[in-house]
Amino acid sequence: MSIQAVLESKVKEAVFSIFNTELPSVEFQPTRKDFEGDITVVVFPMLRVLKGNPVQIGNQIGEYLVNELAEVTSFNVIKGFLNLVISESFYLNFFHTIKDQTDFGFVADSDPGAVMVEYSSPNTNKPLHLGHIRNNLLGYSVSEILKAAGKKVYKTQIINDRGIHICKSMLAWQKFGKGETPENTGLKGDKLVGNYYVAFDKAYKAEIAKLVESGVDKEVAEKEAPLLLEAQQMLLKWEAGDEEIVTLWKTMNSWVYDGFEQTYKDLGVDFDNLYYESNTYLLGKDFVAEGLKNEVFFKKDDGSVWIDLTDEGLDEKIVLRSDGTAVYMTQDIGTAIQRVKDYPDVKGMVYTVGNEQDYHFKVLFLILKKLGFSWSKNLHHLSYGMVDLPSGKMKSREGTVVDADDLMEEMTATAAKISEELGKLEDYSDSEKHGLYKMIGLGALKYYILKVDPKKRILFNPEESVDFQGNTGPFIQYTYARIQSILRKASTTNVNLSMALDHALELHPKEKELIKQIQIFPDTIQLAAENFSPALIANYTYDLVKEFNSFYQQVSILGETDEQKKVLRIQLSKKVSEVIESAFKLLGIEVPERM
RNA sequence: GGUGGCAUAGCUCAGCUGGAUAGAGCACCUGCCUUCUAAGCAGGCGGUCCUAGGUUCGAAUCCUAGUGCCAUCACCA
Repeated sequence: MSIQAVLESKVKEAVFSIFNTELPSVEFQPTRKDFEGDITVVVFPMLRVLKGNPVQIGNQIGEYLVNELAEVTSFNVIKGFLNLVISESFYLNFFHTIKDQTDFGFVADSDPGAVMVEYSSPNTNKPLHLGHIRNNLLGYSVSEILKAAGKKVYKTQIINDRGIHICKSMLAWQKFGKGETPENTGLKGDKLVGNYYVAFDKAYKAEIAKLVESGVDKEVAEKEAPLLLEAQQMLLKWEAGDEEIVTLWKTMNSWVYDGFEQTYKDLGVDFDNLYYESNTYLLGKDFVAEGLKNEVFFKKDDGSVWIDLTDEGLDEKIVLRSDGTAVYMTQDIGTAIQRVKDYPDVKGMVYTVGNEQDYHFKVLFLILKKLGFSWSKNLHHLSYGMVDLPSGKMKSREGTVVDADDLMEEMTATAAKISEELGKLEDYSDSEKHGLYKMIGLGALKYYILKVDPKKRILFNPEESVDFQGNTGPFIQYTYARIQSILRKASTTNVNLSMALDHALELHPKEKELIKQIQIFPDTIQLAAENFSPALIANYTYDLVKEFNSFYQQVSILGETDEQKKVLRIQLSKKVSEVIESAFKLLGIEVPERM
């Protein structure tokens, strides 16, 4: 039982015994640093059921707790705050019970239901950029957090491999490509295809300009430019299964997949299965037909099918075009249902998609609910803010994107530069160094992105490099490396780490603080899972690390002459490093032995 | 215009279901490497928590109205 649970029932008991009143709940908070104490009971809320002076009430409860609980050694009351000092032996005992738990903070797979987390969802006409990086890091991290909180997770991705966008790249390649391939150009496949997407846009814009010059209205020109018409023709051919088009489509998509695979690998994310839009875009029509029968949907005179969500404060939304073809909503309905068919243990889904699609998902979830799927109540849109540049939105067609591969490379280069200047790794081989630089560079990038609340937008300035000091990934990695250094040294001495420690051992205040911080790791994981927020893990880890560095500065570990204290400090350091490693694993960040 | 999100130090961000004097990092200033890694530690400077009302013993947090930025409201995806 946690100390808080013990305190809660004792405080209730105290109030009942002193005032003969039932207390519905007790409010706790960590004691502020400037006061003596570890846990604070807030007396004010009790005034609703108890009449009296908060200071007096606090004192009476404090007396009671000190007398009744060995864990509470003393107390003080300031205004309406009852500050309790918890005994050192309590923290010491707690530490002993968890110090050898390798999975401390993680809950074993306890829930029979699984959750499917979708992230990435790229289009196959261009390379991944910084926006995808945020999406990928969030989706991956939330998946790991959910697993740590005891859920079974399937990581998935829907690849938007069909549609007008890829036809544009295909058409441009046919017209201007001169047989270029990744092999004969040495270009990464996704980059090559992306170049043709840009080439299409350029040629298309030129056509529009020409048409406008010859007197055509701009809007008409945009719709009737020959290149666009040709791309639309190509899409129709693709849908009809035209062999030449399908072959070209397969070829160019395979180039892109090779490129994506490389990027995902560098980024350190993975998937348990993949869905392709070319397989799912026809799904959903059956369910629309069924929903029409059940009057979830209604048909307009022109034959189009809609759902009326005005009762929910939303609008009417189309689910099938008048020509009977699907819209995005149609296939999203179908795909969701298909996923549960494919994985019958799936009881919920998380969609990692930017907040520009908030409305879409609100509607999707409502439709699935109205269609009567039990799992529809466990659908969550992990909606995140856009990553913007100082110049505004990133636009692929205009070339104002921060490319994912380039960015990772730059981060690695920055890490290398800083590391070389510090010169602590002279004895590392070049490949060892490079591996480390990548680990640090990516650590900086991932932490930078994940420490921000997902729903907030991120302003990314490519001119200003991501920090490597302060509240950053490298700072935390550095602390981990420092601890490893101590542990290496300790292992060469004859210190007995498994030595039994005296339960009455005196704790240094910094040691107590560290144990307190370690203690809340499990709760932090649960909270992060409930909120789908890696930022909570990141900020927790930073607090832990800051506390450790302060401890490290003030207290000698290996230099301690008292053997008992020395062992405790080494064990404590070791545990801190394990928690750092676990927490960073949840963020998809690796930790180094040295740096 | 309707709907949703966001607004906290010069900059980037924390602030859990309302609680004590609103916290970090960067930047700037001052100390600390002959002792376990200075990517560190200790300290200083810096605030109209967007504005105005309201609820409450108590509001950055909840409610109302307004302002600003972003998104969305297509037989686009």
